[in-house]
Amino acid sequence: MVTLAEVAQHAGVSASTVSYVLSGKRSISTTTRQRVEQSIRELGYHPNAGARALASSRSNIIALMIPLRTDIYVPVMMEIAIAVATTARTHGYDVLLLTGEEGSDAVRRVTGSGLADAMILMDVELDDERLPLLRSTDQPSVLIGLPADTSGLTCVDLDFGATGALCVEHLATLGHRDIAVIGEAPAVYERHTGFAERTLDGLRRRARELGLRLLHRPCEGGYDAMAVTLARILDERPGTTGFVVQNESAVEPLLALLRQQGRAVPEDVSVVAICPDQVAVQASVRLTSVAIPAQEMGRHAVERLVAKLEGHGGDEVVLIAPELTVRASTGPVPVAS
Amino acid sequence: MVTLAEVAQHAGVSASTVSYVLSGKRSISTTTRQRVEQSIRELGYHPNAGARALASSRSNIIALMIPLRTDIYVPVMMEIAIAVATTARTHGYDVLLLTGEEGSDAVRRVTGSGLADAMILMDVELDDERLPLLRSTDQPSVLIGLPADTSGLTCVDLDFGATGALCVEHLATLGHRDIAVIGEAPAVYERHTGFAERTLDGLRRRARELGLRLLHRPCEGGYDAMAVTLARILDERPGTTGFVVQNESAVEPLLALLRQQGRAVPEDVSVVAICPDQVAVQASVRLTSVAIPAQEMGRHAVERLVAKLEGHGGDEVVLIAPELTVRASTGPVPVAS
DNA sequence: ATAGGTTGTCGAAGCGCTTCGACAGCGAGT
DNA sequence: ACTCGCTGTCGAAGCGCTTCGACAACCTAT
Repeated sequence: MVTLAEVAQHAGVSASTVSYVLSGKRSISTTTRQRVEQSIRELGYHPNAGARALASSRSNIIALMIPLRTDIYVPVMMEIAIAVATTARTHGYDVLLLTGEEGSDAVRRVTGSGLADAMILMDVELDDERLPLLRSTDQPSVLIGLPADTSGLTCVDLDFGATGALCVEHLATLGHRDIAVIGEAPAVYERHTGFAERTLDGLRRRARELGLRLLHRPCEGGYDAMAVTLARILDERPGTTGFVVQNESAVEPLLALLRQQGRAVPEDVSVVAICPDQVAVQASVRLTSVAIPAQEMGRHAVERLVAKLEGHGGDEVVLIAPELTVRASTGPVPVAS
Repeated sequence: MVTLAEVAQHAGVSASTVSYVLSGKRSISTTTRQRVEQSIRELGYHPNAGARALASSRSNIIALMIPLRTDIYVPVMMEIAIAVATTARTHGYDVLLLTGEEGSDAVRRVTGSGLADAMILMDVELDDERLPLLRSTDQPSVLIGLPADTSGLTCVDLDFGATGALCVEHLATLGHRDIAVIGEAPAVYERHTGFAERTLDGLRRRARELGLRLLHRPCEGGYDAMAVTLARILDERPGTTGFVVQNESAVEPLLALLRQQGRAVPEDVSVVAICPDQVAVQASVRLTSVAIPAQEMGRHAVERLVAKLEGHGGDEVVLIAPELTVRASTGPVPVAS
């Protein structure tokens, strides 16, 4: 293993000079810098992470806490995680993967040991148990998702309220008056996951403002659950012509069931999905949808965090504006014959 | 921040004693141990990760390199990653997330800096560019997936050859003679991903042995691609009654298209999938399938790695035996009328 | 009673790096 | 000619921990 001292000796300078070449914290003459850089290359030197962390009390590691659950659409999580890792690298940070399993203990452990300089939390609940800890520690953190009380916290999320409103508006514009919302699994609402509730709020508020009727039903993924849910909806509101779906694993079942019942999409009924673009274009009908900007969320989170680590940028809630893409699953409400 | 020295002072012992209490590397009297543990608790002490890594040259971190691609089924990756993280924690390790983006450079960086003690690589290609490096370094590593030449490497994977054979056998037992294989996207074969080719080998060999006709067609996910692929298959081999699918995003399209053409599953044609159980049970027909044991793979990988780190256990290829679960998508070949 | 072996604890060295204060050398201002 | 202020470099201290050898205290076997 090559050390700083060896590089210094090889280049004929002192260890501190090499350190300053590496960090750029003091000015170094061009000739010296080049000589040192040459030695580094020749010897294949890599600074030792532990020593660095010890001496500088900075690990250059960001901890990312991901949920263990699988009832939320996994590819979105993965895309966020990858975006976080990629963006972090461009800022010189590595990413430590923590699972939600350990909960607050993981926060304590990481903070206490100086393993990471900062952390990003995903799958934040409205009243998350980790929040008090985050507020009390001086380690920077960013949440992906919104808790009920965001004071003293930095958060990044899609504006799910606006997303709900946007879906309703689109359907309203096309003349739909009776709208059904196929939501996430009941468990998601029971644990008060912010995004699900905020979407619902947005949907309801805008529906009220526009004078539409809205029926919300949580739904597990899969065909059987969807069949039951759809039957109930059509029983209760036979005149339903617009659907908003916020549950990726219910999308395809819904389309299949509608087809099976002889309701054509988009001629008879319209469907708007809240899902990643990939799901929208791969579905059996290309879906009009509001995309979940996973990459953007991951990127934003890291950038907020890096800003905090560098001292500028305080607490702030970043809500990403939703964008609705019209595809082949929505159309004007059919003329009553 | 609380240090070892402060704990030592508080407990009235020397620093080294506290260290030995923590590591258990020397025997400590019960009374002393308890006193020290008490002090640790009272002061809320957490050992500093950097200092530890520097002094012991062990970071207690495992690096996990995941692919950036999205043409391979993402939930499987995620499940493996989570299993790795969870299992690692039970052995006292944390997980550093690397993306495939950096390739060999990441391996060099992590190895050189001592950031991690060992690494796990996913999405290994048959002739992976990172292999020479892994062979030449003395840092332990485990691959999830199999390259062409496994000498000097430790690998964990599902036995895809046996998986292919199992699928063919099952269909053969039911009387099917003409089998079509819907494979992964062409790009997956072009980059020589081991698991895809090994599955194909297994399918072909067993089909030959049993005297079945086998037609393999790669296929992108989604409805449009599947429609084209299916049309070609039925054109070329109209008598096809058995399908093997190894592409999660082609499963649902295939079922829909078969239904649409009036071919009932499993009455007219049988479908065997190679996919995670969740996909198999959530499909519109509950699928007979060979599961991809993502968790088990992640767990095994960590356990091999920990064994190597502790000195026992050398290079070895662990192939997990496939298990076929019969569900509702396969049945006896229809009697010719 | 004595040699030999255990057990439990301590002190000190050192892991590889960062960072602070010191200072030599040099050009500019008076 | 002398001082002032740069710029570029160095030496040394120290970050918090692990680990090795030393050794006191005790126990056991002769």
